[in-house]
Amino acid sequence: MLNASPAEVFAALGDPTRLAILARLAEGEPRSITALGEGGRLTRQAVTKHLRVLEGAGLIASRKAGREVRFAYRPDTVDEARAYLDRVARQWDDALGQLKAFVEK
Amino acid sequence: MLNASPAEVFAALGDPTRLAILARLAEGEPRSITALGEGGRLTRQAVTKHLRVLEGAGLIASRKAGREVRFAYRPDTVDEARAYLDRVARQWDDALGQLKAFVEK
DNA sequence: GACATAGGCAACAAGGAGGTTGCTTATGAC
DNA sequence: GTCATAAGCAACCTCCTTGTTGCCTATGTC
Repeated sequence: MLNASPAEVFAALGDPTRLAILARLAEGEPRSITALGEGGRLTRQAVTKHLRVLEGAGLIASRKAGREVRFAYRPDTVDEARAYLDRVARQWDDALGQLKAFVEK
Repeated sequence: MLNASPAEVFAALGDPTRLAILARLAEGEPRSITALGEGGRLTRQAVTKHLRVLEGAGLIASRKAGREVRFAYRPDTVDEARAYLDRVARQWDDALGQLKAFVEK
């Protein structure tokens, strides 16, 4: 599911549990569903659902490895989200610039 | 000013309607609820709810002006969201660097 | 004062999100 | 082959989100 909409990506980031999972995967090592569930107080099924949401948004990718499924961080989509926020911020800066130019005219 | 959690900010950004409203406000001019509703196909009440979510996340601020309420873009919170994504991305870059160092050792 | 405009409040409905439980399937270890 | 482990599937529950409608209040205009 490449190229999710910005809103979909932000929605995927908009849950503390998912944000924690993503941060954990951004450490580098791909992890299995069970491994990601350990330590937390969620069932494996709940973890699975969160992982599917993250995957649907393009933030992580999965690969079967034997009887495990390993999920890995995918940097591209986070970069796109950053770029989106950059555009919003730049739009704001430009608007300020125009206002300033108008006032000083 | 309330300091919303990253997840709360991303959740607020995670709806296409709200994202559109935010982008519109980032153009510079503060706008009233009615003004923000025109053109869209939502009722005023629906727009109001979205604005309260954005305000709760610290992305916009409201000010009464006569019988109107004007909502204005607040750049700080978008900057914080960008910084959060920057940290995730940097964590990833560092992990790659460590992996590389380990492999080349 | 009468009227129009901007907005708030509350109740409601539909649908989705987050989570659980129980059972089944697939793979690896012995 | 037997057993343990990893994960999928499906049903179900509860609560929140999104959006509506109807009515009330406040402010500006004539």
